[in-house]
Amino acid sequence: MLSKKTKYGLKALAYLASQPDKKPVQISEIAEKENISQKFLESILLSLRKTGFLGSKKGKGGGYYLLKTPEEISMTDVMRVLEGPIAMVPCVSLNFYETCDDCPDENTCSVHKLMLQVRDSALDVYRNNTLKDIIS
Amino acid sequence: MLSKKTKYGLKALAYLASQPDKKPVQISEIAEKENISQKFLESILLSLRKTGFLGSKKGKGGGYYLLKTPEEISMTDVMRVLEGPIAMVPCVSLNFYETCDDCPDENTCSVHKLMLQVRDSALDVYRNNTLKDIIS
DNA sequence: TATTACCCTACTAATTTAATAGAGTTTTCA
DNA sequence: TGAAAACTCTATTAAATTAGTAGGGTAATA
Repeated sequence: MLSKKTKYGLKALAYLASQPDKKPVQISEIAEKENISQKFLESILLSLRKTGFLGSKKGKGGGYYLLKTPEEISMTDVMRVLEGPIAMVPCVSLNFYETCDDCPDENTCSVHKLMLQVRDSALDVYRNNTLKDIIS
Repeated sequence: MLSKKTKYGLKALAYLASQPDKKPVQISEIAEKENISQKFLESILLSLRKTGFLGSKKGKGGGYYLLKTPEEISMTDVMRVLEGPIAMVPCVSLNFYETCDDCPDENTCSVHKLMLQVRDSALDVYRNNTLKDIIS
């Protein structure tokens, strides 16, 4: 399942990408329009800022804004930051690789074989979608 | 993440599919060979039996066996039984559809748009793989 | 008829997720 | 300059899920 964190993060990014100009948008506005708990959204936006997707401006008239144009923001990067590994098992993960305790040999493991294909197909989708592609 | 239940279930099915004949295999044998907690595996095999993938035989010389040939067992069905929905959000699920509380309109939802593609790509993989395809 | 092996229920520990609370800091505008 | 707006950060918690554990019960076979 997709975590709420990722879902809300994607919605917030899409909301920012849909803005006519690049003026900062307040957390409260995004939270209200997208039906997200404001406090929870705060922490999500904070992590998106720390990972270089968003910039923020404090004080009156402040808020969050995209640091890049929507077409420069790949879903691959967004998903990795919000959701973590794209692979469903660590042993087929490109960025979060780990061996399985129970598996003596990855090359003959059925699960490995299947999940490798699933990872590649998901990556295909994420690589072919930028933030621009998913806003209506 | 793939649950251990699914992982173990797949491994057990693959183990049974790799048997030279159709004789029942004991839980204890599968558990040992695949490094799975026997009690946990019991409950997984039970659910695979109840959903029509496995048959069982009690008493001495008993155990579990496949009810169909490996090439007749689609990963789509296996994944749905073991892992549940293939979609990452209920609003794009074919078999477990639910609306989102927060989302006013699926058609303009960015998350929906992206997750629809992810679901389709995953389904593609599962539909193109039978149990026979993933055993080494 | 004893043994083997499946069947079933209930409980629990650990982990993750999704918040919630509240205090603190920075910036801006009047 | 000062008050309000708005972001920043830490800590705590409630709920849900997962992964397993315990233990007894039941059916079938040699």
